[in-house]
Amino acid sequence: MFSKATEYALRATIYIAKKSTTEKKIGIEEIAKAIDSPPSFTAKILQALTKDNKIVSSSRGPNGGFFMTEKAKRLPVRSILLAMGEDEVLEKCVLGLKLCSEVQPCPMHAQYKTIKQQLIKLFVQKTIQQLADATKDGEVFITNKKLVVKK
Amino acid sequence: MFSKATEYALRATIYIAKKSTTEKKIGIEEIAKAIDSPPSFTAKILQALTKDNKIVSSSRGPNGGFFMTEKAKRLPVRSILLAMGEDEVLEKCVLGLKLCSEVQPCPMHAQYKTIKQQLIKLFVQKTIQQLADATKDGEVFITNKKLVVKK
DNA sequence: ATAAATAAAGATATTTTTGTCCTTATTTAT
DNA sequence: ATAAATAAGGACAAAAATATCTTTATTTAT
Repeated sequence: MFSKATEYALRATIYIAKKSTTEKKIGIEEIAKAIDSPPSFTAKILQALTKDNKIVSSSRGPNGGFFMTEKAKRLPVRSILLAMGEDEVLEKCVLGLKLCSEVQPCPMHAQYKTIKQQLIKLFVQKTIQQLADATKDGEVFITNKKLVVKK
Repeated sequence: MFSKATEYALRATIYIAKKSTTEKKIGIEEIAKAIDSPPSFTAKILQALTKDNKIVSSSRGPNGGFFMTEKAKRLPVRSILLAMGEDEVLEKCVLGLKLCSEVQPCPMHAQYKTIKQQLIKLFVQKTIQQLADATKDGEVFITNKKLVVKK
């Protein structure tokens, strides 16, 4: 559905929202390890999300790293897609037709529309914070490492 | 959602299903023009769909071209995704986690699952024929050309 | 038999995506 | 002031996706 870059952006943001406060910042190494992504590439992506401090904030130097303000954590997940320039995925015609619309629908338009609406609703209603909180319970995960089941 | 290649595959297949019979074959130029796709690239894609005559059939020489058997037209749209090696899109984790599952769900898993199920259902239940038939009514389209509204 | 029309196959080119690495700027602690 | 730790920025590299072009094989009509 999304590009690798956007997948990393989503996972990284959730991780930062979960682990950071304005006081406590998280380094790129830790982030990349936690979400199983290439560190340098992930750094590039976070740079983009840090533009204008829109979603992620950062500071350099010792004890520097990435963090999110409480306000940013309350942003809808969709804002990550927008920042990554991949919001279009949620809107576009499943057959790739530029002019597909109510006026000139493709043969999948009517049925696909209802699914798209749910997708958009999901990304608009869920906040980054909500996803981060879910991982705190230890019942949902953003790692690729296999869980060790407790006896 | 899908790659360009798969979008062209879907549109081309629908067009061939609509226009061809075992008797009447359609050339690549006509197909590419109708669905607004690059002819050579589209030819490559149809070559893949023609493998083992699974979805599309073809014959060379004068009056040759692409066509579909009635049986092939009754295939689910999903079979095109499978032939294009892009069926995974319908199954995979929205955050790109390899191990995301009921056992180890990502924070979007539960909500995204129901949407995925509808997507899969849509692609499994709709046949190529049904989409082609819809375009015959002239109420749905697979072209990128702007409709001219009749007075 | 020959020529023409067509898809198949293969080689190549271009663009985009993904990824790495090196240098620079900034901040902090000493 | 200096050294160390960090992100930012830019140049580069590799891989994948998209696209084109040329040659070959097949079929049909004459």
